[in-house]
Amino acid sequence: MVSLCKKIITPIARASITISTKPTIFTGHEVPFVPFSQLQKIKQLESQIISTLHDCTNLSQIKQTHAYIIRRCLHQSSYVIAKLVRMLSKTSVSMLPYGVSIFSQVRHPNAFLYTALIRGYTIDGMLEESVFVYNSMRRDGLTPVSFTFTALLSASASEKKVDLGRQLHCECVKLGGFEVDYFVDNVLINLYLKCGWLSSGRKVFDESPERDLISWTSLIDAYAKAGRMDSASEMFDRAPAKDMVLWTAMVTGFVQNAKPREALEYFEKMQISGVQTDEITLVGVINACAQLGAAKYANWVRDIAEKSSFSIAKDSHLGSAMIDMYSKCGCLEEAYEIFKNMHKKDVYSYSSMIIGLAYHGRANSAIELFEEMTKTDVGPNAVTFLGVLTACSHAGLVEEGKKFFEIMESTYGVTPCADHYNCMVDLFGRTGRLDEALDVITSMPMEPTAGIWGALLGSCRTFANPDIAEIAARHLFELEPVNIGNYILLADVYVKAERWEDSLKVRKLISEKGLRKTPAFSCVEGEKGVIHEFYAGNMTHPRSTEINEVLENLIERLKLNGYEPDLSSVLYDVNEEEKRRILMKHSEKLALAYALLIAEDGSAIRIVKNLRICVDCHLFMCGVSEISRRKIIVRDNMRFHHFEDGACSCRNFW
DNA sequence: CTAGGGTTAG
Repeated sequence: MVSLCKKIITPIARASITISTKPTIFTGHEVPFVPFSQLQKIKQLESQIISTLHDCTNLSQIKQTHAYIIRRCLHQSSYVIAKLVRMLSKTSVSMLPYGVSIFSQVRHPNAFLYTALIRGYTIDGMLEESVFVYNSMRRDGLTPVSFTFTALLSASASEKKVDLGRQLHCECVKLGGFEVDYFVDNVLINLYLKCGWLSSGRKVFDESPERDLISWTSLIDAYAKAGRMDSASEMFDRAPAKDMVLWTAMVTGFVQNAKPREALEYFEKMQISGVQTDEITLVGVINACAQLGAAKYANWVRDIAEKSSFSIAKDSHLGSAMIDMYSKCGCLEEAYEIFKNMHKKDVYSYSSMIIGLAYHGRANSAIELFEEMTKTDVGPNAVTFLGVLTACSHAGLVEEGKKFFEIMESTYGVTPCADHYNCMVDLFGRTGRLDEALDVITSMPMEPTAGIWGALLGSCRTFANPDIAEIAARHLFELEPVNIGNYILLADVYVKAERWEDSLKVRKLISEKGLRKTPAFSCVEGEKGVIHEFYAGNMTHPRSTEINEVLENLIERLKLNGYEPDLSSVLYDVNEEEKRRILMKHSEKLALAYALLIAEDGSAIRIVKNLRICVDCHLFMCGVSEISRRKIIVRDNMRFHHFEDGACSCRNFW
């Protein structure tokens, strides 16, 4: 290999462009002087080779054509070689060095050939190398073409190098030796949006004379990713045309902003307007269903996938999303079925499944699956270990958890991040080892997050430890001054420790700060895929009278079994009778009663709650699962609870 | 002939 290619392959320290002072305008391609008649023949041959190259689909075909090029003495033609290099960079990553070596044999590469190489590097995400080639090209006195800039700009966008991109764009405009087409504008819009410069991107978008559908989509997607769904919807309405990708961006946008109902609404509109859907659209829809936790919806999506003959078994995105959806809908068997049938299991499918098992309290299965995974060539990543550690903490497997935490870095090279420390705090905290949980926090190498202090505070409530709770609360009130949940937890700890006055003080603090409670609600699937939402204390459901009767009846029967309402779950300063009334109208109880009203024989009841299930409701569900001889599956914001024959799968580790 | 939408955790 010639020295130039070595130079190009070696990464340079910093990507920045150097501007050569006097660019020579260079057009045409390098061929030795030949009489006109022969030139005609060469041009013919060139076009013939290019069309052959165009039809190449694999490396051996390309190599054959390369041999032909050499036989016909056209290996110095930048025109032909540019196409060859381009084809190589398109073929696969490992072919780039081959392209580089061919490039370096051309004595006078022209702008097209340089650009082909630049594109080769940008496709492989080697931005610094491509900038290096760009600089070499300028040193050779060549003028870039429009496509040189679009390649470099789009690479800067995906690497989020906004400064480099702007520098390139400035040079592109300044140079102007060619027509700067609207396409450069579009790539610039994309650069700004990808780098989070929304207003700059919008400005170029507004001023650009030719905005096409792709730019509309980029803009709308950028708004969605920034959590600005109102702006996204507004632009969506204004978009002159709407294709599959644009619709999908909206569906996915709503999902990313935790608005699954709107996502499904848009999906429906999309279908009505006759736009096709593909796997990517469906992944969005699947995630919406996962958020809803509605089992009937899960089956509905699966039907769509199967009818559209999308391959759940082959597409990792689709399969993993579906595993996640089924486990979040409480259907672990279906999730496992999908997992089992996947042809090639990757880190996503394994992790989704491990996390699913963890949330359903199946710690041993999760660990087994992890061990099975380590025997394959699929390496675990940070998320996989989150799943494994979650499994341990939700099952009280302290020693196992400690072991996994140790080996994740030493054996698998995965450096623990704050979330992993969060799991460790949980692991110790849930089993009452609060001092050790606190030790984890004080010894961790990064700043503890609010979630970590929150986990500690939650454990302090379970084990009535006001001393450590106060430490956690102090940090939490600083980190999240308006999160009412933290104040409620602390007040709760004081109640458990029978320090009524302190509890009262915290509640005063809540009202002084004017914090309002997050309304608790629970959902249950009714007939025809209608999801019924129940808010705590709200009796506006059309069948409220019946719901009330069911609840009264259940309580009577449970009392015979020794159930006594756990009044400590009610923090308000009211009399016992009122506390009983409040408890009775907890959202998950209302949802349960409604579910019992409409449930078919023998079917399991699935409830999704936005907050953590309270102690009394947990007790209540246990009892109802026994007397009604029905499985009750509750998903709260922490995990799943499977109630069966009077016991819960969480074994009180929640 | 270049640019837009996707998977696991919290």
